[in-house]
Amino acid sequence: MKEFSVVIVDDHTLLSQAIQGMVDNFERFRVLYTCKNGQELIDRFSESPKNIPNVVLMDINMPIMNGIETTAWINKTHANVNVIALSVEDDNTTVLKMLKAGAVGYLLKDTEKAVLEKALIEIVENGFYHTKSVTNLLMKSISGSMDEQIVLKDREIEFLKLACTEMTYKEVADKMFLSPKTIDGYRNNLFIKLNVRNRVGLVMYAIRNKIYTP
Amino acid sequence: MKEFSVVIVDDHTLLSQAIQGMVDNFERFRVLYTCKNGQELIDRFSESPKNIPNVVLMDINMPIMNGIETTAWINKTHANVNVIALSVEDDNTTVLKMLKAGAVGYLLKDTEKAVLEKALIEIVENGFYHTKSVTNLLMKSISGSMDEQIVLKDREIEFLKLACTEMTYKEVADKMFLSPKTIDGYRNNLFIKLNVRNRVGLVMYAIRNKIYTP
DNA sequence: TTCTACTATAGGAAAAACCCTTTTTTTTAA
DNA sequence: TTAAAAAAAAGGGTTTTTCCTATAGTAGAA
Repeated sequence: MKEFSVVIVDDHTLLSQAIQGMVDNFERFRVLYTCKNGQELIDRFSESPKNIPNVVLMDINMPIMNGIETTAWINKTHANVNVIALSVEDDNTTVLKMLKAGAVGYLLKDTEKAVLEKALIEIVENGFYHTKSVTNLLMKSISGSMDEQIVLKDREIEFLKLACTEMTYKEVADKMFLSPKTIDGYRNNLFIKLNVRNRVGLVMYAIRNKIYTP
Repeated sequence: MKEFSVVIVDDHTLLSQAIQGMVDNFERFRVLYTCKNGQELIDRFSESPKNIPNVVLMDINMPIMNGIETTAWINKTHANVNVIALSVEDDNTTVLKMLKAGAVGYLLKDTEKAVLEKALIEIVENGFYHTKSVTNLLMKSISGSMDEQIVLKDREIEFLKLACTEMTYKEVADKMFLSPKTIDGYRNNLFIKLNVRNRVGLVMYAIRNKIYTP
């Protein structure tokens, strides 16, 4: 039976080495090498055809060149290489971006060793592997809905950012050259739109959606 | 030569299993078991004296009971167990908190396999291991400066967390079984202590200092 | 042009948040 | 056990926030 080659991309050396040990222990897989970031992987790929593996295990959060960009690159230039995303994040948009970039599998870092092996085997045999949660997400995404995408206007975003500071709404109004009563309106609209009760709710929304960085 | 036992605490199963494989490969060390969080470790420790290892490899960011609390617990109840912090974070206050809680070593997750082994060996032989960067930090910290450490009481932290939700102070008072007037006091004290003007200030402080995770 | 939708704005009221001072209760330590 | 310190609570006032309803102004669609 053929042995499949795997490349691991993760900026946390300890983790990538540890996972390497794990994968090397799987019967049908062998780690070719590891990379610290996307750029390094591109360099290796370009260096020699011998460096092209069957599967890439790709962390998403990396400096220099992140998992999404790198996956997109692999998909464009080496379509026969299967990329599995490996991440601590399971926020919907990240997962979708990764899949859109061409990942054929998505694993959270808190999966079991056995699941990793299963995923690897399924990928080289069937071409894809998805946990139930990811599959569900895909279904939802395709079937349009995707929970009522909230659209914020520029001015609302500007207001949200200022609401995350210690300014009173009166001060915010001054800064935005608007009447405090208008600010009142912005606030109330957002309360309804974002389904929150008070200013803390606005702040949390802004932070969780990266509108404001604490 | 005696073999030393190690326990790994990390909520990312894949990582803890991978690190387990790594540690099991070190000549003088053997993994006793792994835990998904601090609570689980406490349960195991309490279960049987056989579950007490020589060294604990502890992740800092965990749900339920985080690395700092857990380390403090170990240090209080099982002083002969050496805790090594294992983290992606290298922000100064986190490192210091961990050391203060009694960790005898601090490793970033992007260290080399060989460094982990070296750290383990030094710890069982000398009782501590610190990279240069941590040592420097310690020096600075001891030499006084270290910007006026704000000390928060348990009850204040509890309050801060609740202030980050959409609850009104009245509701917070209920939840903490205190009078709203007492909550009034907590709020005002914290305004002075943390040098903020209003609730948004409290929320930002809590988030920036990892008291509350959005 | 007239309708419609959206933005900016007001008035008024109630609730929540904020602030300062003082008293009672509980804990700690000499 | 008693004094001091810390935690909890209250009184009472001001400001800010929240909520509801209603009205101009303005730009685009019918």
